[in-house]
Parts: sequence; structure tokens; C-alpha cells
Amino acid sequence: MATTDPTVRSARASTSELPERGTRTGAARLRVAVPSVAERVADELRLQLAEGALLPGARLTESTIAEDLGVSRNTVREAFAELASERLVVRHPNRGVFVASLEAGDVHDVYTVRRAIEVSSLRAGGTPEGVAAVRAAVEEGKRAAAASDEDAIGTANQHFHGAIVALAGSRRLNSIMAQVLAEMRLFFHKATVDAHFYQHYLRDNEEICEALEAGELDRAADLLLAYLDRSEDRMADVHGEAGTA
Amino acid sequence: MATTDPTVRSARASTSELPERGTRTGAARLRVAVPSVAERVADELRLQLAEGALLPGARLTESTIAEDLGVSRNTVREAFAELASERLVVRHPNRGVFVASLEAGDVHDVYTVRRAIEVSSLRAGGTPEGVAAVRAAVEEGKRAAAASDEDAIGTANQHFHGAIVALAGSRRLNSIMAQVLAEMRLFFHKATVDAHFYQHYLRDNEEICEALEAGELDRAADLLLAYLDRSEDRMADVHGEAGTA
DNA sequence: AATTTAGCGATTGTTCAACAATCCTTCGAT
DNA sequence: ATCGAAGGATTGTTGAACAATCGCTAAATT
Repeated sequence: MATTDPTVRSARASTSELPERGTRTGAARLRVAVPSVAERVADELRLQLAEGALLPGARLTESTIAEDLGVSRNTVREAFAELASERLVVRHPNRGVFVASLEAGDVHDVYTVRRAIEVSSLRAGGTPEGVAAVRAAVEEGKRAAAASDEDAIGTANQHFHGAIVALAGSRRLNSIMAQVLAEMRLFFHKATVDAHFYQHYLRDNEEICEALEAGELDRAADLLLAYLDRSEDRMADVHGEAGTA
Repeated sequence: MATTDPTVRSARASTSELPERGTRTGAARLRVAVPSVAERVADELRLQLAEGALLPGARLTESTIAEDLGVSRNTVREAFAELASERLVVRHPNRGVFVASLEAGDVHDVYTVRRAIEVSSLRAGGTPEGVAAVRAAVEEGKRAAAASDEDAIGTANQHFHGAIVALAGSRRLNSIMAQVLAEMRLFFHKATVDAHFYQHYLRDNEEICEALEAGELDRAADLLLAYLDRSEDRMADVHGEAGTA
């Protein structure tokens, strides 16, 4: 059992104060929608989550975060509500919130969502710009591979799948996909994958992209489906499978 | 433009106090997870939303709801955050939260999500119990039709589609579908449909169910897809189409 | 010695009261 | 009639307070 220690790396955001919001002396020049403090707190936590400053299982203490970020506990609470709705964090009533961690079952669950959303979106075909975005993500991945930039390869891969979902042109699907990708990112920190983990992806992505560009949607969809299945297997391996039930 | 009047029916929950939670004198017999006050507030609002006590576009004033439900403004705020994450309510910064309403574009968007999720789930086939649940929803609809119970027919229809998604056995897909259905329910209040609106559904549902039971997943999926397309068209009609963009 | 019990400290859940910021409206000036 | 300046109302955020609950430690019981 790779159960993460709940006390590991409890939120010590040290001096990471919230970015000032320009003190607003010179009047809001544009109706740019200034994010509320609660949102900025959520953003900050999301960031720390994404870059692995907060590991799965870590406990987030309200008062600590409130102090570190210089906001009220109540505001932190609202931020928690947001993160919880995104499944990035789990609330244990009366015990606190903890950084979420994908269990074996969750991996399969997440891939079930991805299969549904990505395949359906790909079948939509999308606009030429949409297809171009997919192609761009493929190239981004190739460049990252050429530079042997592990992190960039992973990012490019997420861009690729994000671009596929974007083909459907649905706000809701996009936001669902964004959440799923955020969840997976969380998981990847536990599973620091080695170089060739992503290498396979690059070829697959390109092949899918080519089929898409050629308008062979069925073939593209089949390829994507196969890719997702393989990817899930690999993820399950990394995690240490325990009977998906 | 059927723009709903923002002041219409602002939350006057009158005497709808929150249901007491047993005062907890006799110690919690089971670890039944007592929902927090914020959750109960969200539940109450969700209920009023579902039964049309709060119409789309209506404004929800923090202080009013706090008083009516006998809770603090801060707690109402947390409830709002939850509802907003479910898209049942929209936050206009510094202006308040309003009951969400589906615009023309949203209808298409919602159906895009449904096509992705429902078709994919149906293709999974599911367990015998899952299929039985689908069948049960069909029968429920028939009974409701026999009794000419408009409301019950609609409910049965939602059960039917919920059961289809449940075939995939994915927590996440289920919760996504639940949200989508909640959004649609919201919309239906604006579009009080006439009797034969649902009548067509019953035949379709049964046909899909039969294909599913026969193991003809591809055919079932095609039927479902066609159904969703037709349903979207009808919804768009009711709404008063304005060019889906 | 092992197990249960009781008590303690810490943290969450919730309330309350205050104040700044912002928006909408109304009124008044031009 | 148009524009701009108060005014009022509501949201956004804070800080402090207190009850409820949890986990742990130490005492008490068998």
C-alpha cells in the first residue's frame, strides 16, 4: 500500500503571499473581472498542487493557509469549497481537507470519463482551427522530446488531449476535461514516470492527428480508444493495481 | 427575448426552516455522516430549484436566505459556492447570485455532453442489474403515462437516462450526468411542455432498452444518438432558437 | 499488562458584527 | 434630455468568538 503519510508536507507555503492586485488606485481601466480573493487563494493552491508543492494526502490546515496567504480563514474556506468541487481536495468532516489522491478505482474511473469525452469529441471532427490546434500540440510534443524536456512532453500531451476535446466546441466538455486533467496531474506527482513513458505517446498522438487531418474520423477514434486503454493499463501498473472491482 | 425578470420571485422561502437534525441528544448511533449546515442549505435550495419555487433569472439575496433559513450569511455563501459549481446558479461579482437559465447555446452544449456520456455508457453494456435498472425506468414511464401523470413521466425519463449512464459504472460520469439533468430540470420549468412532448420519448426509450437487452449495443447507441438529436431540436424549438453559432 | 475511560488540546463548523468596495438608482445640474 | 454626483443597498472580506468534534495521552479499571 502506497498510502501517503497524511502529515507529509503539510501546507507550508512559506512566503508565498498572494500576488497583489494593483491596489486599484487608478480605477479599473477595463471591465477585466478582477478575481475575488477567494478565487485567488484557490488559484494559488491549484498552482501549488499542480507543481507538486503539495503532495496527495497532505493536510491543509485552514488557519495555516490563512496566515501564510494573509487572508481570513473564512475566505480560505470558500477556496476549499471550490477545490473540493473540482475533486482536487477531499473534505473529511470535522477533520480537515486533504490533497486528493487517485486510488486504483479512480484511475479506471477517470479513464472512463476520458474515453467518453475524448472519443466523442474527436468524432465531431471540429473546425479547421480546431484541427490545427491538435496539430500544434503534436509539434509541441516533438520539440519537447527533441529537447529531452520531460515536463514539457507531459504538458504537450495534455495540450493534445485538451485540443481534442476542444474540437467538440462545448464549454461544459472543456471544463470537465480540464478538471480530469488536473486530477491526473495530481496523480503524476506520485508516479514520477521515466523518459520512455511518454515516448510512446508521441507516435500515437501523431498518428491520431494524421487520421484526423485526413478526415478519417472513425479510424482516429479507434486509435484514440486503443491509446486510452493502453495508457490506463500503464497508469494502473505504476499505481500498483489492486483489483479494479 | 424571453429574458426573465431578475426580481421575479426572489427567494421567499417563507417559513421553510431547515429540517432539524435530531438535536443529537442520544449520541450518534451510526457514523451516518451528518450533513453540514452549508450542505443542508444547498440541499434546500436545490430542492426549491427543482420544484420550480425559484425560477431562472431570480435573484438570491444572501441576507434574505440567511434569515429565512435561520443560518448565517457566511454559511449561505458556502452553499452558493456549491450550487455555482453545479451551474445551478450564476455568480455576478458584486451583484449577487442568480438562478441559472439555459440560453440557446447552452441547450446545444448540454446535449453535446449528453451525447458523449450517454452513448459511451450505453456502449459499455453494463451488468445485468444495470440493464434491469434501465428496463425498470421504462416501465416506470409506462405506468406514469397510463396514469397521465405529466410530472412522473418526466421523472421516469430522467431515471431512464440516468440508468443508461450508470451502465458505465463510473462515479464521475454519474455525478456529471446528475448535474446535467439538474440543469435540464431547471430549464423545463420555463418550458412547461405539453403532454405529447414526452409521449414520443416512451416509444424511443423502450426501443433502446430492447436493443440493449438483446445485446445489440451498436443499434442501441445509434437509436440513442438519434433520440438525443431529435430531443435537442425540440428543446431548441421550445426555447425559441437564435442561431446556435 | 492490556483495555477501557476520561480528559485535554487542537481544529473545524458556524455565527455575529463590522467595514470597504461596488453597483444600481435616484436626484439634481447643466 | 444628457450627464454626473450623492445615496442606499448588497456583496466581499475580515476578525473574533464559541460549540462541536476529533485524536491523543494519561489515568483508572479489570
